[in-house]
Amino acid sequence: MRKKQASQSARVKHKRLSPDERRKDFIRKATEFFADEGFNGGTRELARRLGVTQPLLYRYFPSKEELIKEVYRTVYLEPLDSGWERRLTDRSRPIRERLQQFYSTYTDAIFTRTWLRIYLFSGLKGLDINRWYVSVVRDKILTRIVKECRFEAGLPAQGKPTASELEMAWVFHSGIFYYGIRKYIYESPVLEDKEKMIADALDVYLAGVTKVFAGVEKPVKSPAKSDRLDAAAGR
Amino acid sequence: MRKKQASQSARVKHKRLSPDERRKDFIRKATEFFADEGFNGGTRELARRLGVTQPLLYRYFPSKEELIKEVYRTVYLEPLDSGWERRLTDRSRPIRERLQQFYSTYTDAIFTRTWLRIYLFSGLKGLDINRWYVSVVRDKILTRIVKECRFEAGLPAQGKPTASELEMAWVFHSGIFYYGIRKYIYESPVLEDKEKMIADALDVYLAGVTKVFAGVEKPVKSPAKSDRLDAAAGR
DNA sequence: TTCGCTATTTATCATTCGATAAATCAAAAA
DNA sequence: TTTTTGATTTATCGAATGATAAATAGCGAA
Repeated sequence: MRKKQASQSARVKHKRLSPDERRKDFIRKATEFFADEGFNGGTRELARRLGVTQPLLYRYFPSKEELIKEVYRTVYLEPLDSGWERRLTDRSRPIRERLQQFYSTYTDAIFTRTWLRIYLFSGLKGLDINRWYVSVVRDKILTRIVKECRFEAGLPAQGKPTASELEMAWVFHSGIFYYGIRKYIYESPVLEDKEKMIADALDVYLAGVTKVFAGVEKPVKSPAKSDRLDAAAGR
Repeated sequence: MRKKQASQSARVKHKRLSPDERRKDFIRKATEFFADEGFNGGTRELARRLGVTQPLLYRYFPSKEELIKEVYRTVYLEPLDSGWERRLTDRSRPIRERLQQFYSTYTDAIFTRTWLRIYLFSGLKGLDINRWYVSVVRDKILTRIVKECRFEAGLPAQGKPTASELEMAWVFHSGIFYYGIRKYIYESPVLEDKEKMIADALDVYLAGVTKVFAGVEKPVKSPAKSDRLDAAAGR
């Protein structure tokens, strides 16, 4: 009746892994560990989960902080690899379909307990990488969405988005994002059909943004840099 | 040339405060301290900020954890005092105006660095009080908004909101909420005019939700519990 | 002023933390 | 097999942590 569980206090003959495989394994499991415990989780508890002793960590990472940076790097880069930009701007397909597909795959990547918790923990530390990620979302996603919406509404699509347009896109994007937070961080009941949530959010955004654009930016007015003017629709 | 700064290492004659005043002062300043440092902030550093010695904390709170619970209580209750529900359901005023006013005052209460950070830190701990707060938002705010929207659209307003309706309200609400996160947690540049952000979000939501409701729930269909059906507008 | 109460401080303990040095042992090289 | 290499462990350090006990000092009551 021996406990076969690895890394229990029972003496276990330790296997050896090649250095870079072990290193990758450390980073992957450390990601889940810090997602659970926060970055204040202890190196001993981490090592216990890894099935090794604590000092071994320092053979692979010069300090706990360096290990955490590796976790950042892998987590933040994870959802950024597939070919967003092309598919988002492929005007041969309807904008609704493009946005639905984009948010479907994007949220497939980030709507995990691990990703979201690491993101929130690191965001609360005010790290540069977090600012960088926010700027990526703004420049690579939201700016493009705004331009596509302008095109769809028959408006001139050149020029940077106004602050108001960007803000509306942020509100839309954040609304979808927070669905993941509610589900995986707060573990609150949500509408289980994620695709429908995205579809409804898109319906609301596209219907609303068209109306707002139509009421605001069509009339004679300098087309760019009209941000701070209180030209709001229907109020 | 003596440093007059309180609580510096220089010997300072310590004033005595009445116990409950001191206690309140501790909680208030501890809130800001934990908002800055996270709940792993040390009791010594906290005491230094309070201008007292560390063991004194244990005269007023049996443990660090109990102090933190007091912080939760005050923070979570802070934005819940004014008379939401009446003003939100006062149908003598236009729904847009009511929602604008509600979100204006609500965000005045919660859009502070301190409130938002305590909220996020506590949310990541999976505390009951956080779940409670989420349920308050759902039942006291979003459910009412959905009902008012139904009424505005000329639909029957009785019966609980469908999961889809609630989800749309969540996406709207979260979009506004995340404006505060972006501004005070990520310290990212946002549209400075908060009122305009709310107004635009409202425009989009009201325009979109009207259209979606009109396209979906008007036709012959069992009016309640139509959640999971893929009856979406214009797709 | 003196006394007594208690708010506050000083001193200290037991853990836990990140990190380092030295010993050990598995596996490749000879 | 024997030797060598380095991956992994054991042992340990110093600092920081939450918490407690005892000493001190401010302030109202007598």
